[in-house]
Amino acid sequence: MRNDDRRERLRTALTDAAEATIAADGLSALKARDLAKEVGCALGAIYTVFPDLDALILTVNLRTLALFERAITAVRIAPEPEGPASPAERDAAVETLVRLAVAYLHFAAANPARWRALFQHRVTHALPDWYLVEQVRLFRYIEAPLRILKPDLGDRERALLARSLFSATHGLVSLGLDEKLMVLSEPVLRGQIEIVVGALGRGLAGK
Amino acid sequence: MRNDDRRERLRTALTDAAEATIAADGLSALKARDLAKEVGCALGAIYTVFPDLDALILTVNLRTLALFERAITAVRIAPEPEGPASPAERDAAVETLVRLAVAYLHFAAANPARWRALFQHRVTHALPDWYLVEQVRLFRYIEAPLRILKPDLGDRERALLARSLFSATHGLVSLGLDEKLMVLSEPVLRGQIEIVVGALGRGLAGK
DNA sequence: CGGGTTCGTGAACGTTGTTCACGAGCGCAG
DNA sequence: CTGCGCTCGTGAACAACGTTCACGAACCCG
Repeated sequence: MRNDDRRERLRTALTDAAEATIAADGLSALKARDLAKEVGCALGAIYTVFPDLDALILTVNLRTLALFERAITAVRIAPEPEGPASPAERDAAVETLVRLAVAYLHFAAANPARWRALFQHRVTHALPDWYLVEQVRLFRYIEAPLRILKPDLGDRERALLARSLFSATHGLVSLGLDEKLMVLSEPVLRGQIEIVVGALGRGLAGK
Repeated sequence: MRNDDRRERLRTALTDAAEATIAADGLSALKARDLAKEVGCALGAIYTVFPDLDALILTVNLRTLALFERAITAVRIAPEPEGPASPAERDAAVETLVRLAVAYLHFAAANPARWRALFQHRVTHALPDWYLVEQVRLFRYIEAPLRILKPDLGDRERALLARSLFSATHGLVSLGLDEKLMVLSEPVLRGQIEIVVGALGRGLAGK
C-alpha cells in the first residue's frame, strides 16, 4: 500500500516536530495547530495517525526513554562477583548505584524539557504495554548492583527496591532542578546525590 | 469599610469551594464557571479578589501545607541529646526520620488530591514570599534529627541535606502512589520507606 | 470516461481562562 | 425628594485550546 507509507511519513514528521517543540519550549508549548502548520498538514490530519495528542506525546516520550537508555549504557558497571561479595566489591556496587544516579541527573539537566515531559504528562487512560515494557527494562540497570549488595533478596523484593531507589533519586533530581521548591546548580545537586545515594547504598549493605 | 468585609467573605467562600473541589475531584476539575456557580457570584467576581486561578490554587495549597503541619507535629521526635550522641540516640534520630517520612506518606495517602495539587500545580510567575516561608519552616522538622546524626555539619549543609532527604522521600511517595509508574498499596510503600529511609539514616550516621 | 470509494481538509463545536463595557445601586449635594 | 456621579459586580464577549465531521477532491477500476 502506498497509503500506509504516507501515513507512516506523516507519523514520523509529526513526532519529529512534536519532539523539537517539546525539547525547545516544553510540553505546554505543544499545540495541535502549530504542529499542523509546521509539518504542513491539515489540523485534522493529526487525528488520522494519532487518536489524540496524548498518544503523540507518549510516542515522543518513548524516544526520550531510548535516548536515556543510550546515556545509561555508558555508565561503568561493577562486575558481578562470583560467590559472596568482598567489602571492596560491595563498595564498587555502591559506586555503581551512585554513578547511575548521577547519570540520571546529568541526563535530566542536559534535556530538561524532554525529561520533564516524561512526568509532567498525566495520562487518564491506561498506559500502553509497549511503554511499560520499556520502563521495566530500564530498571534492570539498578537491579544488577542490588544483586551484589543484597544477594539474599528475592526477585520480587529486589525489583521493588530498585524502583524505590529510582524513586528516591528521581525525587532528588526532580525537586532539585525544579524551580518551585529550590533551584540547585548541577554540581551542588551532584554532590547531594553522591551523599544521599552513597549513604543509602552503604546503609543497605548493612555494615 | 463594609466593602472590604464583603470582599473577604467572597475570598474565603471561593477558597472553601475551590478546596472542596480539589479535594474531591482534583486540580483539573477546578473551573472558573463552576466555582462562580457554587458560591453564587458572577464569573468576573472571582477576578476581583484573585488575580487569576493560580493565585486561588496557591491559597488552597497554603491550607494544605497548614493541614500537613498539623499532621507532622503529631510525630514523636527524638529528644536532642546534650553533648555527643550515643549509638542509641543516633538510632532514635534515624527512627525519627523514618517516622517523619511515614507521616508524609500517610498524609499523601489520606489526602491524595489535595497533596497532588501541591506539586501538579506549575507556576509561571515567581512564588509569593508567604508561600516560601511556610516551606522553610516545615523543613526544620527534618533538620532536628539531622543535627543529632551529623553534628559537625554546618547550618547551610544541614539545610541542604534536609531538603535532599525530603526530596528522596517525596520521590518514593510521589511515584509510589502515582498510577503512571506503579501503584503500591500504602503498607507496601510504608515498608519501602522504612527500608530506604532507614538505610539512608544509618548510612549517613557513618557507621 | 464515469461512478464509487477513500481520505485529507478546515470550518465549526464545546470548553477553557480572562477581560471589559455596561448598568444597577448607593451616597450625597441641592 | 430628586438628580448627579461614582463605584463595583455582572455576564456577554474574546482568544486559544483539543477534537470532530460533513464536504469535496483525488484516485481506482470497470
